[in-house]
Amino acid sequence: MSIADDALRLDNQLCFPLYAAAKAIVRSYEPFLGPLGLTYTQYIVMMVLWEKGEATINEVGEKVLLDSGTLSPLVNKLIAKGYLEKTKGVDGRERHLTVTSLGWELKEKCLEIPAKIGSCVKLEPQEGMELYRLCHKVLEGFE
Amino acid sequence: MSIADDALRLDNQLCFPLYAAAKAIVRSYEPFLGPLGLTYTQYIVMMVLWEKGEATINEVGEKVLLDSGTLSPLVNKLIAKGYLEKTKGVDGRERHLTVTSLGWELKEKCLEIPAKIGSCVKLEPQEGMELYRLCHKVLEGFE
DNA sequence: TTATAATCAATTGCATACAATATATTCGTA
DNA sequence: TACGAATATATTGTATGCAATTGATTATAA
Repeated sequence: MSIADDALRLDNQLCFPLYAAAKAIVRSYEPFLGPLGLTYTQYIVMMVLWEKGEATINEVGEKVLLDSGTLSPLVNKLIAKGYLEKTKGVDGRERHLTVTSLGWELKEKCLEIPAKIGSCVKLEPQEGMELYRLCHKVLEGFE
Repeated sequence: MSIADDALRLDNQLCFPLYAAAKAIVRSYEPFLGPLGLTYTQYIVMMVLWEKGEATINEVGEKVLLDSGTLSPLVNKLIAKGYLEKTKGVDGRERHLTVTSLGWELKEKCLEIPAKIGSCVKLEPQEGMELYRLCHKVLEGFE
């Protein structure tokens, strides 16, 4: 087994545990989000709008790092569920998203989720913070 | 802004940077894998088979943490590209995957990829190791 | 031995991701 | 002002992920 071979071993990749851990955590939301009829991606989009109250598709996309190819159909699903409304902006190209009263009720039902997820992730507090920092550093490295 | 509200802010989530960083790294493989006609998922499947030489769908799935719903069609694509062969095992339920000569040639073309990705990820060596360790710990926490 | 349970792979259905393209609208400038 | 460039959103096409189901085969136990 040469050094070159070792480099291509799955166990030696940094990307793979990152990819697998991200999938595992996202999957762990399902027992909490599923009963509310939400997916993880829909949940983080709602999180942006709960925080800002109103935003364009573009602004949401900058926050959640997704483009219109993903967001357009996803937002339409959240509208169909009654959690969001979409209106044409003063700039006719923009679409303004606002949270409906049903969307605000949904937020109340989600308040306990972060703590529940936190107890699923078996990291010490300072490990969680370090993981948070390292992931942000990786992201910054890609701009 | 109450404490409860803060818990639902995107910036306060551990999962989101993990999810976003994983997507960013996976996407960074495209310039290297795309010209070879591979996706990231196909690449990690090939990695398992380069290491073991032969494996069942199930064994590959245990390594890459994917089920047959994802792997069956993906393996068929790798077969169509000529990198793998699939044969019925002695146990008639199993399918044995083996790397073709074209698949071994592909490995040679991939030898430089880990180093190239490494230089894309702007982490200090010990930070990369710590990220690796923390992601594995997260994974172990989910069994 | 034979009916039932368990296992492996494939299929189905739904929801992302994302590159590439299309469409509508606005901006910038000659 | 008129027109080409830029911008925001939507659409299309391909490739995952994954839960749930199906089908084929093998193991098991009464």
